[in-house]
Amino acid sequence: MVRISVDEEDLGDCKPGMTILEILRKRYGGDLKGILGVKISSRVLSLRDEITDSSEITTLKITDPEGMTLVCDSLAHVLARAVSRIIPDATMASLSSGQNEFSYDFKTNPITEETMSQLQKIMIEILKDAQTPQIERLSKTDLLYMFRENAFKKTIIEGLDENSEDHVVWHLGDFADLCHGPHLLNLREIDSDAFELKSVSAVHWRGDRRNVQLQRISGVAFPSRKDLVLHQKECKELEKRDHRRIGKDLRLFMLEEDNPGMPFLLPNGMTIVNRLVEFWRDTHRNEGYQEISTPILLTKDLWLQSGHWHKYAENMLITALDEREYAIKPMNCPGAILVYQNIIHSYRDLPLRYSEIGLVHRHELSGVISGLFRVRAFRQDDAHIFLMESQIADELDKVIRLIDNTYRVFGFSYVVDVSTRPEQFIGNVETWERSTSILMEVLRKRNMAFRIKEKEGAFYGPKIDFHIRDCLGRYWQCGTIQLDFSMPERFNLEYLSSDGGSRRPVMIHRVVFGSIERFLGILIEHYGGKFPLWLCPIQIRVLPVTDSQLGYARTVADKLRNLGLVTEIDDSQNSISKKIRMAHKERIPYMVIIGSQEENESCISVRTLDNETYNQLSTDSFCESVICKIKTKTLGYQLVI
RNA sequence: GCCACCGUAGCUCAGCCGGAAGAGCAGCUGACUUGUAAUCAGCAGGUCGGGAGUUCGAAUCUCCCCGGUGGCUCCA
Repeated sequence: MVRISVDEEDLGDCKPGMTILEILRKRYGGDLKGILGVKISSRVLSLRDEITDSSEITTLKITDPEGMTLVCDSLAHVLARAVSRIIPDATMASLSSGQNEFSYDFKTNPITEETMSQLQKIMIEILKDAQTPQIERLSKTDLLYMFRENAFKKTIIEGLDENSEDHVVWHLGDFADLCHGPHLLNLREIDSDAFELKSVSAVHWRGDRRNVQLQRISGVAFPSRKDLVLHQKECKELEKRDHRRIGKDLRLFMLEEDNPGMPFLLPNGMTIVNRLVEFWRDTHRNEGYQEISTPILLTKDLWLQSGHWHKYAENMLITALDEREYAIKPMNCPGAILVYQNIIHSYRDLPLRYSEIGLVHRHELSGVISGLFRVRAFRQDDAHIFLMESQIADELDKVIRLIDNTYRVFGFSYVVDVSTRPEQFIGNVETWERSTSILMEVLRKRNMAFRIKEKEGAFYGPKIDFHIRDCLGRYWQCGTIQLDFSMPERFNLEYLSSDGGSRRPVMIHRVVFGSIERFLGILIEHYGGKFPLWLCPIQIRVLPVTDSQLGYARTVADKLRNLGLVTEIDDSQNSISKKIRMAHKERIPYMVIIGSQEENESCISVRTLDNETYNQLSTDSFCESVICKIKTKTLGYQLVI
């Protein structure tokens, strides 16, 4: 006998081998509507599964995340069923499902969007028809026989253990599919108005480019129509915040058809970049960095020595100069190394921190470039630190603190990954293990949680990656800290130790923003164009109500400018309402309204971008509050008067 | 690089089963002098992404190229 509880109610002893369905009936009677599956510990099971051990069972409803995974799994099968109806020669390959998404890959001719909407209609019909899928448990041999004509399914089945119960056959009428479960008992549990087919794309079998090309249809699903509508609204919100949209509207940068992947920064965008870089210079100077600048074009010999010519050739842009081959730098490290080699270093110089805002170019595939997020030319806020092995832990701690302090200023939280030794690596295993454990030890000492990404380190060393979380909950990789024992080796870097002997330094490569262009893109979306005051290209606009206040308005504007505040004056013939509307659209944080009343009383009225108004304010107290905000890099526009 | 979709005025878009290129906003000119998210009128603005083809005639149909969007893969 096994002891079973369901939803925290003890059912006492049950016979092993009972199905979950039977057990649930003991608890809830015949009406199990709304129960999609169950969870035992963290394992999700179907109602048809059998119980062999004592268990605490939790039922899963459509509102539970795990409940939705069951729905998505079924929707993938239903999609396959729909495809089999209108594209009979499509071969089902593999499916995947998550909490709110599902997809199925097929070997077939390209699928158009028209077909997609047709498929969606058929799926709805199938769901409304609400047949109960039948599950058939077969041996591996029988599965292989059943799917003998489907090479993809055969490959999947061949990969199964001999006695695996992981895969079953999912029947819906005369349609049969391989299912790894757990699955829904009844399609009636799915709201046919709460899913949507989203996109079709070309993928390769098992993600390997050498394999055949498949068509992937993917969709999203939610517990109810209401949730789907909410999701659609969120997508619209994302669209509104799209940095490409806002970048165009606010004239921050431009993208030009004949130079794809090469963003042009416009005056407004450059203002923001300059403020970011000024901030970056301040913090780095305080941390003992020395800024350098290395050429964009460097000789082939250097790239041969660094290993880039072999390891990174595909992404490098090659050119020639005076019959010698050169490459446009895709990374800044070799340049920094040449600077290190320029003079002999003593152990007293270390850690030696060279920082560089380096413009790099990479030949990214045309299909991946996108806005500022993925480009072919970008600035990195790079630094290369040369140090002794004994200094690694302290230096890492410093770099982490610098990164943490920087992200804090923008209101970003972040998560951290440690990537370990990859299959292809250089150096010796012992050094790798030691340095990897140093990375983890430093994080632990700081009480920082981290995920471990096995075998994802750079070929020359392990690394810590920082993924910042924006206000919409999306993560972006920005900062990275990489330990490198390889480049110093390749370039025979040395320093003189206290005993007069030559030693090899270690290198740390690190960025905080990552790519300045990408970081700008993230900031645009994070703030929706409403940047913190210290970053705003235009901080204040003075709006006279009529022309007769122009004189006083100019006096006020001059005063603000003299205090270093970026101030414009709207001397157009527009109505005050229109002027306000324009300023809002241009995301100007402060609108200083000047009418006859303000002029007579020698004061100003202020309206913020967040629609707060401050009337009859003295110019001085406004300035004081704004300047303080800029100095402290405060977020938000609320004035403290 | 691969698949689908898209490309018309500076911006947002209409026109597209072939038959004289349109609107709103922005711009310019003028009038209005306005109190917290669009004052009114006029003017100007386009090799319809590029090239080839079909046709008496192509923004519209076909093919090739370029670029963009969403995915795949890759990454800062």
